[in-house]
Amino acid sequence: MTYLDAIAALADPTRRVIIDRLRSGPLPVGAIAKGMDISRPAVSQHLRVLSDAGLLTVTPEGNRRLYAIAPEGVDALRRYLDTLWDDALAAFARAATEKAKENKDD
Amino acid sequence: MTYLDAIAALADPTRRVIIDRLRSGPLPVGAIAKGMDISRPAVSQHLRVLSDAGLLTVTPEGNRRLYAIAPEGVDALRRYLDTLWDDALAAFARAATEKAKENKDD
DNA sequence: ACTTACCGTAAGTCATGACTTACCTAGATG
DNA sequence: CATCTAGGTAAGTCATGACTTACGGTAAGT
Repeated sequence: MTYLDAIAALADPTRRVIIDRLRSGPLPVGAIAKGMDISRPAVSQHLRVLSDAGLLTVTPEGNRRLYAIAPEGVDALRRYLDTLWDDALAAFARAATEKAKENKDD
Repeated sequence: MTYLDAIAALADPTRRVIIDRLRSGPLPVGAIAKGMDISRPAVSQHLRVLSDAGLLTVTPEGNRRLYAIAPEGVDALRRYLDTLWDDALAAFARAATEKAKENKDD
């Protein structure tokens, strides 16, 4: 049930910016914060939330810490949305056929 | 870019409960609020957020208003996560090969 | 027509969380 | 060993948003 935290984590625009910066590959905290209009500690806190949600992995590299997108975390979210998608389509189709039946009864 | 609001909308646990109640088909507001531990107006406000985000459709039916999951809204989110997934996998593979090259140099 | 469901909106309260600055620890470097 | 860089943590501030009650408006039933 880790996808619950993943959705909440992705809800913040700043955190989506961070995720976007990591799309091309792992980065240390400083590089992520560079050019963003919030302080480095704020970025650190966001990174904490994202990794707690299973969306990022951390690998200490000497002095620094490299953050990278965790494919499994993203996949958990995708699976949740897939079931939602399936149910939505099924409900949609069912409502459509019931509507057609109604009209026939007129 | 409607998926941005969709993520924020799904971030709230109460709204996910509402979505889950609609998985089996459209429901009026009263039926959704029934059994939930918040007031009906609160449910109304959540429904507003969800439909603004493109996740729900509303169809007035005489006295009531039927809310249903909008497949297109869910799909927008799925597409966003798909691109994220692709980038994450690519970055992961790239990091792995670079790591292997590093080890070879030792 | 009067009343009774059904539902959205307004205004106000209160908690959550996204920032800030200040501080501290752990590796790299001279 | 001294210092500098990289980065996590603590405490406090402030805005956002999730509730509440109160109210208004429209369709159905009598």
